[in-house]
Amino acid sequence: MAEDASNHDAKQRKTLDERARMSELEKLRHSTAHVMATAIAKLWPDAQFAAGPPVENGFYYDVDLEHRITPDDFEAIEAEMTRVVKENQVFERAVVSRDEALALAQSGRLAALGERAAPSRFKVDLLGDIPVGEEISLYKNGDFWDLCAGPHVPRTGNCKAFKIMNVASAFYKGDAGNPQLQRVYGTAFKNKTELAEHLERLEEAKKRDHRKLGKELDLFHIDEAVGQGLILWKPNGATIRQELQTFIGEHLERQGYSQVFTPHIGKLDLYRTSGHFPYYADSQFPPVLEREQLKKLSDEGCSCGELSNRLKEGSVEGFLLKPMNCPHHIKIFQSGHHSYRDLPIRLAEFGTVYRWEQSGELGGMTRVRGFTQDDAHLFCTEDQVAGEVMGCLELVKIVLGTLGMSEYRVRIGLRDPDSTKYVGDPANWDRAEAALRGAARSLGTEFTEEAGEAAFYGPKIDFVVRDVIGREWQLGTVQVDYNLPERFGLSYIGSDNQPHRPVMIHRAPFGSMERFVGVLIEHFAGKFPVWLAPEQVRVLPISEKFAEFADSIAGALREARVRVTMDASGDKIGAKIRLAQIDKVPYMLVIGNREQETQEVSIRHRDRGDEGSLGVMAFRDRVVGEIRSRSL
RNA sequence: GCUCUUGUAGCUCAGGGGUAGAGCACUUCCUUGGUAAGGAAGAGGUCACGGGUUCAAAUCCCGUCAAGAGCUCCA
Repeated sequence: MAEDASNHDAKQRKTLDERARMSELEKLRHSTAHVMATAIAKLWPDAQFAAGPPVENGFYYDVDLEHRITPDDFEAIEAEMTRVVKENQVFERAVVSRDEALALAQSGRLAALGERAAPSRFKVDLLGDIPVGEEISLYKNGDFWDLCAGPHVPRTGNCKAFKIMNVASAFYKGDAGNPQLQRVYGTAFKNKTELAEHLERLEEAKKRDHRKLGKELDLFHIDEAVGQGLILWKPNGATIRQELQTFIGEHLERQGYSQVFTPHIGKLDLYRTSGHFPYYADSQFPPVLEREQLKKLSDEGCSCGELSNRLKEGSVEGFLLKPMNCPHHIKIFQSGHHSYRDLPIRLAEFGTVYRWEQSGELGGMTRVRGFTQDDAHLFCTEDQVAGEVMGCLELVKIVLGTLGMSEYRVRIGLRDPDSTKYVGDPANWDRAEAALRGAARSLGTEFTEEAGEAAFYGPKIDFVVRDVIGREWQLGTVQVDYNLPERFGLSYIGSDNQPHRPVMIHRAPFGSMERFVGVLIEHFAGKFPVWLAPEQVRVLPISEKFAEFADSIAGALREARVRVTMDASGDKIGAKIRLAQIDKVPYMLVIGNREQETQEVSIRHRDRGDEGSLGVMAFRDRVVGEIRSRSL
């Protein structure tokens, strides 16, 4: 698991050639990072700067500083930056020898406004990372000199639209063994208008954050008393999840899957066989011991460390909350003999798994400790692998297509050749990787190949989407596995009457229901299509006089299995509409005297507004049609 | 797990060493109104939890738990 540091650096470090290709906006942001460093150095001369690159939506500069920078300081920093910008200092490039650079760094002159008692220690270190023979350059704006390969905009006056966004912590060079620095994030644009637009977009993004909408729309709840990262699905959220499960269930039937149910725990030995325990013990909930065992151990005065050792070596038995569903499904497969004529066998289950994610990683529904995979395991012959993988990819495409999710990327996760965390024969890995590559090609979508992204038992194809904050999440996944069949000694009888090893495919089109729904909430900004909306129609009588007619309409819709409610409050129609809009109900039916006389309903759609009127049954048929077709 | 920030009513938040405030939501009453807020009254909180300082703590300090941002991690 240990990461090769040099390899990591090689990935991080840009060549001078790559740097030269920096876009105008990146240059501007990089230069603004220098302006910010200038301001921070002015305010706190003891500041020690590390790296300050442009990033996707702005830039940051890492700084080590006695003073803790808080949002209260932003105003002062920005004021100082504005001063530097007004002075319109030239970004002056100076090529120096390694010795000159080192001398300046030693005298504290780099990333500083003047010489200092302490050396510019990160710059000294960074100098050591510059390959021999590569040109070493400084950039100077006013008195602020920094070790920097550039490039930069001509003058500080070009940095006229910027804002400091937030401050967080980061390990020096991204290594948890290194000291933590304060990372000050900012953003910069060509002009104030573009900056304002960007800030506006951020505000919009905040509004569709699934954590906020989850509360507003009563979709889910996380309770301290239950535990971190454990999702309580409220009725509205449960409806959405149920619809999704029914939806995929229909396709599973079509594709010849069998539905199974398995318990949430299994014996430790099961996971010793699969390789989950003790190898991944740190990312699992601790084992559950049998009562008798526990008593015996406590009588013996067994220490924690010793218990841990005995669990590892297997002299103490216990149960594990399942971190994956595969071992249970494998045991179902193994409970009978199988002929090649039976294959492929496809076992599907909405299986809930538990993983001990680090507390700092948890958030909303996208990273949790208990989640339900729309899991399935396909047991097939070597010849069937390609076709089955295609079928799985097809399913993922149907899911994403039905929901109108086109903003995703496809990634083939390959093993990292330098890592030892993978199980199995390299030859099997090669075959599996080739199979996936072939399937991805015929998918007709662009894909990337990434080393080190494989599962421990095999390579995979992932569908990755972004949330509103720009973070990437793996949703759908298809994995080819030659290794677990080996570990469990699976077999089927071939046409030659000899036992053969089946190949396993793990796949989950949604990934996990929690993460998927979290992303889906943001995708739709809470405005779910009718088939998914927890409340599909709300009947709004204009006054109590029409309650009876309104009730009969609701009844007719309910009869057709439309999720309908009636707002029987004493509010005026304007208020009722407002509430229904806030609840993002797709259809509102306004019912008053006119409707009662004509036996029609006045339709108002959440987004399209007033849509005129229609007979009750005609409206019913229209809504039912939309639901059936799962239209967007 | 680490660093910083935060935790006050169901929700959004104000306040702040002298034992609690607003708006929305909720309950009741008045109003019976045609496409995004009619009016009135009422109810609702050990100010996350546990310690400490103080005559006095929701407020200051320490710890715990939880949330947010980032880093590290992610079968």
